[in-house]
Amino acid sequence: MSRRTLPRRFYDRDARDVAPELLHKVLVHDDPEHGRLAARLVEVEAYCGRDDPGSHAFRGETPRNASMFGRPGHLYVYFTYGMHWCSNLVCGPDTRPHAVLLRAAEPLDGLDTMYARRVKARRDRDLCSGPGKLAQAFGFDRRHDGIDVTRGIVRIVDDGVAPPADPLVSRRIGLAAGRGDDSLWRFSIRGSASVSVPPR
DNA sequence: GGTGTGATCGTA
DNA sequence: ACGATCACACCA
Repeated sequence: MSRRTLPRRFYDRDARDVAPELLHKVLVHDDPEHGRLAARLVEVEAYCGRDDPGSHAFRGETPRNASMFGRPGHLYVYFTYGMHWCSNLVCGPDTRPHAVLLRAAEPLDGLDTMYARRVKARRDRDLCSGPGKLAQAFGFDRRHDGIDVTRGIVRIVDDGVAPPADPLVSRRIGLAAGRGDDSLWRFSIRGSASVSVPPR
């Protein structure tokens, strides 16, 4: 079974093409202080730059979203709702500010550290079943914004588990209701206990 | 199991 | 003002 870090060219595409291929890939954080954390991605959303009213990049570059305007294959981590961090993988093509929001994952390694950070979690499925929870479990914050996921301590690994042939495709959470967004840019694993909100 | 609501603060 | 959210209260 292969175990390779995804190369930059994997990310250098439209986020809508990258997102479904990220399902079943493994997010790894070799936390210098807490050891290895790993979880299998089961839910992601594509955000498509300047043309996408739901994207932070829609209104152009600011200090906050600068990472999205850089090279593909880096993290974009932002703070929201006054209390949560969310993490994205910057895509392309080239420097077009596309990104994939990491919404949920099934924990694989470092569960003790994840439970320590996610004090409210009662069972494994509570650790990474939402973008804010996932970032908290992995210890992501502003220090991780902009880091290179093709060579750094955070990376995405293909361990040989193929993406689903029939991912569940649905509307993005948090946008559809308020802004009448009909785009189907959310991709998740059917039946996974770690998916955040039941898809509609 | 489900729904509704308040928390909390950086950003524009 | 408002948000790419979460946890808890409450009802079933």
